[in-house]
Amino acid sequence: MPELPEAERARQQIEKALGREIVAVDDRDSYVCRPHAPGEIEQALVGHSLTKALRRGKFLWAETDRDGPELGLHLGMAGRIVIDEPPHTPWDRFTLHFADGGSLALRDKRRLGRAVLEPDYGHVGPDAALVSRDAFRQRIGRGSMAIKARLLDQKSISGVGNLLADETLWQARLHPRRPSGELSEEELDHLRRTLRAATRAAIAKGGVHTGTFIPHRKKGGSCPRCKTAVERATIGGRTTVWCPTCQV
DNA sequence: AGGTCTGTTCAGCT
DNA sequence: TAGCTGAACAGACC
Repeated sequence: MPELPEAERARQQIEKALGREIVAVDDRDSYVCRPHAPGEIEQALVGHSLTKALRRGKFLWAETDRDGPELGLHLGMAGRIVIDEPPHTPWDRFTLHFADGGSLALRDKRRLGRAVLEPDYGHVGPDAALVSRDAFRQRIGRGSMAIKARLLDQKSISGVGNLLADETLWQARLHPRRPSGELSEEELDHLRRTLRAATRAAIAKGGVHTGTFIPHRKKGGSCPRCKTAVERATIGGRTTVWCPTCQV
């Protein structure tokens, strides 16, 4: 499920854990906690509290008090953050236990989430809802990759998932296969405004599935604007759906 | 029953 | 250097 709107909701959940002393950590899932060995994250965090919950795109992290390490979290494709809920094994892949008896857990059936100390998010591009016009022109409007693939590249800008990319390109009337470096400045500026609006609308309404196009994205669907049957192909390694009439 | 799928990282290739 | 592909994770859904 998680795209940027779900990541923002997870960040707000983490805020509920701020200021609560960590007394134990379940970091035994060595895949989710890679490259850390079991016990490593626990040893680094016990005695500290989280002090701030931050997000860029879909990447989450928390600062800790008294020069403790940062804790990086990622929801993967199916993860969410649950606070003060009864434990749910085996789906709670990583858990902080607090002195007050409560907890923060990364609940993730598919095990694609991630918990890591001192995360290096240096490669993560600016947040899709915040990126400036000049940064967007420079980072998106280059290279030969399909614009759909470029939007999904978290190094270029962060937070755009497969559904949000299809919704945004449909709203902006851009064909997903257009080479990103061949878009005009006007097209790039329009795409950026559309992306920011679609992202903020998705956050406000509670998810990407609240978009205009996404409900028509299924097989046999048709464009909500012109009723043309939608087309489907793999672009940037992901299933892509678009309107062959509206999107050029 | 078998195929598909909303994310990221990494190896390996061109 | 840029860009592409497939593997890995494991359950939900059609």
